[in-house]
Amino acid sequence: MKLFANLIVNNKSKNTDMEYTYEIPDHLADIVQKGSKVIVPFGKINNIIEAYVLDIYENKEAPFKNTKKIKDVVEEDSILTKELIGLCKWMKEKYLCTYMEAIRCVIPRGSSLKIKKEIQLNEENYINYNTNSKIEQHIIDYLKEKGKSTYTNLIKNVKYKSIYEPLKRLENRKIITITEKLIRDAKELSTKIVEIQDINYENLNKRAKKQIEIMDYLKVHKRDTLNNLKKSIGLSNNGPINSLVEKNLIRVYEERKFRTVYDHVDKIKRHVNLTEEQVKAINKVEPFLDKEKYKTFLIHGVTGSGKTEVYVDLINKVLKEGKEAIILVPEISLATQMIRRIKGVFGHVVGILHSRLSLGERLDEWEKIRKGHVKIVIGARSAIFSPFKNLGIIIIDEEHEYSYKSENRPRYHTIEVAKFRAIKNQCPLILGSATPSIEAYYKAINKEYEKIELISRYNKKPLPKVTVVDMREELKMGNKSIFSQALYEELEKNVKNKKQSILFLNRRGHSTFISCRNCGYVLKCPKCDVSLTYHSKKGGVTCHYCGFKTSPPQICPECRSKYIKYFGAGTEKIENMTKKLFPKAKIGRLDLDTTSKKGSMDNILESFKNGEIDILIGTQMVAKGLDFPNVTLVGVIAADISLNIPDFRSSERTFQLITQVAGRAGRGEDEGRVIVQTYSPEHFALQNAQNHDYTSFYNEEILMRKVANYPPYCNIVNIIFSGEDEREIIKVAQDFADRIKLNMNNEKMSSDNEIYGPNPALISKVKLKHRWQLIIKTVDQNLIRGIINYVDTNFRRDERGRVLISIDINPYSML
DNA sequence: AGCACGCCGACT
DNA sequence: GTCGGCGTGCTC
Repeated sequence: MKLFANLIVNNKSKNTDMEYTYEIPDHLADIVQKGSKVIVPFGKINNIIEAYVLDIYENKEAPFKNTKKIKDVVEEDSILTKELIGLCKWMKEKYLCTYMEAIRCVIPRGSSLKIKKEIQLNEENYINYNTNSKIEQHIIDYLKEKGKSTYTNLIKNVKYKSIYEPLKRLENRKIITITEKLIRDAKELSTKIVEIQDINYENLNKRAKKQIEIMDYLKVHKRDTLNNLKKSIGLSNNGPINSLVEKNLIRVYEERKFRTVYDHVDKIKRHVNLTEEQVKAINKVEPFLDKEKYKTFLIHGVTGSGKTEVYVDLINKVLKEGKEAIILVPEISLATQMIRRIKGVFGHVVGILHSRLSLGERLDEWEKIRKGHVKIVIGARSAIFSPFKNLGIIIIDEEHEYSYKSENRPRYHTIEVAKFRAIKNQCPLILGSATPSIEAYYKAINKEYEKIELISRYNKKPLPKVTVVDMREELKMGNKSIFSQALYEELEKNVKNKKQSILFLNRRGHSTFISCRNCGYVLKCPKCDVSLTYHSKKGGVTCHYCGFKTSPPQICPECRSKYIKYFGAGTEKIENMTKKLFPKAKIGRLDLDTTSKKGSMDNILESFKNGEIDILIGTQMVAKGLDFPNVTLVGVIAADISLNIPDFRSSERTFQLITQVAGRAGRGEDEGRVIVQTYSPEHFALQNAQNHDYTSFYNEEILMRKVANYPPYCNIVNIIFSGEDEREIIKVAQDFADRIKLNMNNEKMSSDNEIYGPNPALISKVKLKHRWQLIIKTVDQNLIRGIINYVDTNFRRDERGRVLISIDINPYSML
């Protein structure tokens, strides 16, 4: 009997994304496991390549004619647990991605091995070598010139077909050497450790004072890092250490060192008395922890209702059972409070995982989870893939946030992945939000989730008072400024009383478009179908989609008129106007432009905290997570921006944004006030946000979704065709649509299914690529997936086609 | 992806 | 005939 492994080869091609069978050689039989990372020869040339073992089985003989053997195992433990292998297979099916795209989710970035093949000329041997092969001579000549070369470079420069055979001949005759180096981007750190080997060191020469000192030190400490030892003893060189190593009294070796993330948090065991409501919530979840059963809970809790305390208590119970916990937050930089609280209670068993870690930091955090040094992970979306082996609970905070949906392949939704893992681990999944997504609340109402309400706030503080201001009335009264009378007065009051204010505008830059008043020309990006935004600080106009930069025109490029005007207000303009109106106030701005540098966000927030900023102006960033007691006023400059986005989620998004940003006001002793400026004050999203009435908002919104047939009543499949040749895109898109329609009829699908398009996408061009869109609404996701899968494989066979097809199931944004 | 192979037109 | 460009097809 022989052992065989089914494995996935790590390259980016869809054509090779399948299970290959390799024989496991005897000497690796005990080492290769399911989930191992191995090295295998692959392709005609037998280039070595990294691969992940999914399955192992025994058989008398090889299933294929030329079954090759696994060359080596890279890491001793299996990289993927059984659960994660299952997850990858599931993701491949569910999100129509490749095995490797799924595997890349569950391994740390930068951990894959790249193989560098290098060919070098052997100086002594080639001089005496005579050949009448032109190809060989060519190879030698090229190598003589360059010294060494990679395989690919050699092929490019030596213009002969198939250099493989001649290369092999040259290698056999020792004219050249071919080396294969394994490299990876994420590096491990190690420290030198000195350890005592023999405590009988009386025989040491009395004059070797330093050596004796070292031995005395090590007799007590047994082992220490080389650096520490040298510092404690005051050694300036390694001489004494080397002598001791030679005498076999001590040994020096390298040990893996883990980088630390967020380690400056002190452990504070603050005891909190739970409210009756919180205890009730915990009691609902607890049976599922004990019984080890899956269930999804939706905790609907207003800001300040103490969701975190419920999380802490549940995690504590999970840890006592010897199990692990994942807690997800939408954006790690806004989760400092959560991290502090969790780290404060649980200390060093807390790991942090998010996209802003360096490759090395991420590798180390991941490894700590795998080795069991870490029991709780706080992280962003990707942390759902933490390689825990015995999950006891998964918590997703701010469940409604869009960052939980991956925007690149595989376009997974974190909640769906979490559900998969919770079911596999038979543990509860907790979704928490002050403004649950319509989908989640719908499921809670329909008993798919269990709903938990946290209604009362800490200290019974009232929610801030929200006022909706009709900007049309302001205009009638002759107020043409960006600020309504009410907001201006409140700001003035706050500046006078030394209270802090936040102004929220969901648009960065100075002016959002530049237009000619004479002919109506709008300055657009040459590569994208969007208008350019003017940034006064940088003095130029930029495209927010591709980053294109240019200087604003002095005269209209169309009609040569001088009447160029800047329209639309962004955060930068608001900043300038606020400075003019309140010259004494200190103004800060928080958006993508002011926080691009590492640490700049923390700096701005720090000065806001210290009262060095009176009015903070910002985009989404100010809406979430900020907790400053001295903030008593929040102004929403233009609620219409998010309301008018042509997307079925715009009402939901607006309600959530306003509720969130309102929650920033009145966190301290003083009552908070919120002013929302809009041109459509009667809109139900604004009206219900004003009354802090989620239920009414939900009831109205769910009705609209039902009438118009939108999620949660159907699934939406958004297919984008993009490429440079628009005619070809249309052709492919049309063909695609026709074949789906045909299949819909064949499958006798119910009339619930609707197909729209192909139409040009709302943003019809990005980075010179035209975009066309096909939208399918369906109740039965599996059926449509089958069809798309079928059409997809048929269309994608020719990968060298010029049309890129991207499929997103239940997208967050339809643009 | 990476590579070989085969077909085809251009050019000695 | 031979060279090189490009399109096609395969990798356990």
